Amino acid sequence: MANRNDVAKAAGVSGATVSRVFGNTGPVSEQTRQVVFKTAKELGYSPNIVARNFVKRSSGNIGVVVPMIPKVHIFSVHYFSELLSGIGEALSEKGFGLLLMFRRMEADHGEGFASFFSGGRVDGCILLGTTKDDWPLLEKEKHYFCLINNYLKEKDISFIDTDNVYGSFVAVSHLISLGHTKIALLNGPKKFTNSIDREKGYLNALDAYKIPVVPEYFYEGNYGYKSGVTVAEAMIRSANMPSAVFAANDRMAAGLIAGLKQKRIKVPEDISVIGYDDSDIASTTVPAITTVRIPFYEMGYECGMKFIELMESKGEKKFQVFIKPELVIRESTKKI
Amino acid sequence: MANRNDVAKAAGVSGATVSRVFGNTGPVSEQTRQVVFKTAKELGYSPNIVARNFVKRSSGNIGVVVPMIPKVHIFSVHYFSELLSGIGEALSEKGFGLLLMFRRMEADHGEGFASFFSGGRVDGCILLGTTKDDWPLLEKEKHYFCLINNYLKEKDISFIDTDNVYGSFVAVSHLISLGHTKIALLNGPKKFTNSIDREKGYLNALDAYKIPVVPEYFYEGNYGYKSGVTVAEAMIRSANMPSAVFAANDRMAAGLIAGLKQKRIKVPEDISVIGYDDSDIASTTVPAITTVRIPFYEMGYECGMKFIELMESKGEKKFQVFIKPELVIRESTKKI
DNA sequence: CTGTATACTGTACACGTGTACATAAAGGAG
DNA sequence: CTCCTTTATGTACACGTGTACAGTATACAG
Repeated sequence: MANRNDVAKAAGVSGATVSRVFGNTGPVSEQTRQVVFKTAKELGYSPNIVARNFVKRSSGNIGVVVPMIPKVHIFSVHYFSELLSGIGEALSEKGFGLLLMFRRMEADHGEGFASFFSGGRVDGCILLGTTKDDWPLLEKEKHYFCLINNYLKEKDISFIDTDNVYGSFVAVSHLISLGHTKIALLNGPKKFTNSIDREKGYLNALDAYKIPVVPEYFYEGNYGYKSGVTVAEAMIRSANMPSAVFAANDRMAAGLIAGLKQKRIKVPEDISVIGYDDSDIASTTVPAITTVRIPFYEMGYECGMKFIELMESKGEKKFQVFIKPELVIRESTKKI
Repeated sequence: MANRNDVAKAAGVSGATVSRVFGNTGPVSEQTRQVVFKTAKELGYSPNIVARNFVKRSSGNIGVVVPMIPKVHIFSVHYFSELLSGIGEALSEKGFGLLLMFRRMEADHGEGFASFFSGGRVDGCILLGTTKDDWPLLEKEKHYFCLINNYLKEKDISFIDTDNVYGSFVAVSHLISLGHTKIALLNGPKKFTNSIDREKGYLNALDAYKIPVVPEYFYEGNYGYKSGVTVAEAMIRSANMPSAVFAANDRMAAGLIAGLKQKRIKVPEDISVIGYDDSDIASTTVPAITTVRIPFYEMGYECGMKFIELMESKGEKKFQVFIKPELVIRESTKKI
């Protein structure tokens, strides 16, 4: 491979001038620029990015840290894949590399996130799938990073997240506006901020319309399809059947609907179900699922852009963004 | 940040010894090793990966090149997300970084893949979503690369792919074994090798059972859900309705089933439908879709492993692997 | 004892780039 | 003319690491 000095010699200039041409830094006469480009092309030269990063003390890469959970194919989870697409688009536009990093959840705790930054492999990290357990580790972290689809309001940490309290409020309000009062909540694990907020929105809506809270109406799944099916069975056996269910994501909603259907309980005729996320599954099942649309792709894109701004401003331009989700009415909810 | 020489000075050894300790290269006495590690820990030192890559002339990263198509969120496509998960797992185990690279399909043709390799950003590339148009570019490419979910048998190119001719043969044979003879093909665009092979398998099966080929039975979609719905409408209007359809992927199959249902044609009572891929959608729709399971995750994993072997053997250990898919019988197919 | 192999460690340099600084030429103001 | 500013270019060095080579100490065979 030709290097800078080969080009310099062939073009009859100094190495520094070649650097200036390719780095677009400092004054270079138009004539010299042309000659350098021409010579470089002939020699098949392009600047060595690793060397450039080495001397500039940056890698040009941004790490995207995703959790690696045994047996779960992370990118088949709707929101991970959409976020990644959005982040990828943004970084690609800005000329940054996207280094995908996997965080093994089994034995990772204690050391924290330091290993992702060490050695200058990346200039900063966008963290996906963090939980409350990670908060203490994040406080100490001094490299550039931000959260996506999670938040840490109290601290000086950048993030972009959905307003899940609001989204859940809208969802449950929709059910109430259809005449429902016996409304169950099918939530995910409480270790996720998301789950906590969705419960909050659910409770806010009940409160706003003076509907009493019924303890038996609280069900918990794991955000997977099967857990929805399981809950359907439990629900049917219960003494106090709700007339509507707010599920904390579409996969559980779909599982719930399938489980109910198996026992001859029809949605929406016998029971209304509303989901969350507006993933593919919501629009392709029968009945199509009424849900709350979260623009994950756009969130990812905005996160990428804002994170680059954060780094380029040397940490000055922090951001804390909540995005308002939007109700999408389909066929799984019905007036009582 | 502390560097090698800081540690060396503090530990009372030379920089080279520190390198030997961290690089695990050359003989170092156990005592010295301990001292160096201890000192490094105290100073918070870890080797600068960029500098190491610079001098070793490698980046430690492997590029995964995915097509970027306007308005399509690539990782929401089942097989991309599964492949990526598998590749990620393999590279992560082997200590390689996974640099995600986007190939803009609009104006990319001509220059080829050179830009992905230039500057030493990656040591090699795994190419996803290549088409027949790319073949001429690939022949010239002299860097390390391999294909996944596509192949180029004639050439000296490494790849890992599914045996789609076989898979389609199995799918159509299943329909035939259920008594069907009026079998339509809902295929994807012909620019993909996959599509061509699936048609080949379809034809092979008809031929094996002496079933005549009917031109009106050939439908083409774009592998999306909506195109399945559209084809359903066309199919209903046609004079010659098939009794079974082999769809080249699950999304189109699901769209087809939904489109037929809208017009009061029931699956599988009135018409059998078989899909391909065994994506999420196949097991969560009603009826659950009979399909051909492709182990995309495992393919991705194996591809990552074999590609690393290829690079570490300096191109010696080429691989050309075809994986046999497997029939998964569900509810969308029925004896005639 | 000597000679030789082995284990360990230090010295010195290369890798390809960005850039601070020096230098030179040119142009304009006075 | 001189002096100063601006533009264009070259020189020289630093960045942090791997490693070839040389050197030293130790062990062991003869």
